[in-house]
Amino acid sequence: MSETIVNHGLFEGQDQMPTQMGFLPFPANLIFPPLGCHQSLKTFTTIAPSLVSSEAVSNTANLTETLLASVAQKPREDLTSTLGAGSQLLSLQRSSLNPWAWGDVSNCLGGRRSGGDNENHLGVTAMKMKKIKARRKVREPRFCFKTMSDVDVLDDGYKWRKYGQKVVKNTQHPRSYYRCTQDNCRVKKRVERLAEDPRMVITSYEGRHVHSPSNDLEDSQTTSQISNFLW
DNA sequence: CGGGTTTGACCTGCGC
DNA sequence: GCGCAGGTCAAACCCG
Repeated sequence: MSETIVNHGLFEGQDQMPTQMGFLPFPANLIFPPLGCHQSLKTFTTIAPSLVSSEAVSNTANLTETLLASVAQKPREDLTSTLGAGSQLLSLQRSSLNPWAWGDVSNCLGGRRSGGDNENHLGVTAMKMKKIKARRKVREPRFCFKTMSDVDVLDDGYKWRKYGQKVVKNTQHPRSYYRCTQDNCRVKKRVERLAEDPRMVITSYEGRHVHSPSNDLEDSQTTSQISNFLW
């Protein structure tokens, strides 16, 4: 699988070295911001070219919905045909199918945890209730993908704050947890390296941004393209 | 000094 | 019920 991904030619060439904060820009020769993301996520165009070229997908927001809908409507075994063999997209699914955000991500990474939101958590103290409420997973769209990169955190145009790091079992590479720094934006990102191939970076997103990408990295063309999108 | 990172502790869910 | 593993918190630390 990794070889197929390598063949997409992502991040090849020295001109794509990290620019800041260890972020790596996505190549400019790819055209479509996937899932309403900033141009740095253009790589997603390789996942479902049929969808990208579809007239129904007139903008990034539509693409997001189209992809989400297509995944939600298809059984798991059909995803490969939808997204294309050797797809970079590891997981893309409406959260209603799995209340816990990372369930599919874990699955696609070979994890065994599927998770579950216990709505009937009884007999806890007020403090615990508060924490539970704070921790309760909102059912957000989510997906993950992998790229071949020397740096862990790809520049997707948004500003992230790291809030945790965890050593994952059976891998020497830690998993990092990021949250969008924007107020009221609850999007989270999880970054880890593939145990089987440390060159591959697994990036997982949960939720939709309620704002545009950072102005610092603004690119007028992209901005006009995604001005009303909010992935 | 403000904002981001690190890291150990804590919490929760799941499997046995 | 217990132990394990993953996810989150938050204090300490770092840096511009």
